[in-house]
Amino acid sequence: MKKRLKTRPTSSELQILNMLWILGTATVRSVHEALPQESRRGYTTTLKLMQIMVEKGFVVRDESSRSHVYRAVLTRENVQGRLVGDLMNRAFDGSAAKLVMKALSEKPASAEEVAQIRRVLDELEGKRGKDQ
Amino acid sequence: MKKRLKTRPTSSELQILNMLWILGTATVRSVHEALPQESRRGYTTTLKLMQIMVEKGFVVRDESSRSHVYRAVLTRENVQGRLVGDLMNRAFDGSAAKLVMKALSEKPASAEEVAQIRRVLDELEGKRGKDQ
DNA sequence: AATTAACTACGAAAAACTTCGTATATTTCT
DNA sequence: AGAAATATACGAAGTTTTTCGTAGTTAATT
Repeated sequence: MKKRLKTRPTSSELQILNMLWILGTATVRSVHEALPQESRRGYTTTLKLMQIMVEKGFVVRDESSRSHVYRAVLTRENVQGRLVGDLMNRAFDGSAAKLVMKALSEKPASAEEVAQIRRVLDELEGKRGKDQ
Repeated sequence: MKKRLKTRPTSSELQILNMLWILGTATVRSVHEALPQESRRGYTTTLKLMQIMVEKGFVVRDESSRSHVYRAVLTRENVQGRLVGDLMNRAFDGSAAKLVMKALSEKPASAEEVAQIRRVLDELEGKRGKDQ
């Protein structure tokens, strides 16, 4: 048996993880049906993907009932962090600020969101004032 | 001949584009040698990748001298936008704010950068006030 | 002039990812 | 019970990406 070990999910895998994070625990069937129509493939494709994700350690499954029940191992926040960190390094010289500004220009945030971001920035400065 | 047409560069392609954006125009040799040691493969690997990128339309080349001279077609800003937009959709429900906050938590920005981000937010709100 | 170095072209292997069909087993329905 | 529906396992084809070797050509060096 080949050992698949990756740190980051592929696009297809991420789609499935997105469903699992919403559903909590889920069977292949329920994940499959939760997928958006346009990107949904055959049932066995979803199955296979989820089996591979078990091998990769992205999900675990409970095999005690006939329909196995899957669950994501990593939190969404964790994976989001890896992905955004990866993009930061690959395309933005490792600069969060550059990435952030580009993101905002791609799709402007709403008024509330802007306020929320400002709070995050405030905190960042607060911390800096204290221990740096 | 198969027509390769993509909108987003792969990881390896992005590495090369990163060099081209720095160098402006460059030969395969100069790109190859500019690549960081640890990710550098054989010379013909770099060559092949750059040839494929011509097919995909990511770069153009001047063949008038023996050593062809390559140049990126898209600006770095353009590609950055696509990539960050893509990640936003695939992993952050299309929300710039969520992505932004996760980016900042992954790698905090410096004081200067925070100020810069604030200015961007100010502008965002300015625009909103006016035409919306 | 002959050898060596440096280029491009290109086939193709290797690896990773995506997709599906078929075999087989279990459960459910009539 | 027999048929139909629903599961998993898994091989394998189809794609895309990555990597490199070899052939052939041109330039540079001895």
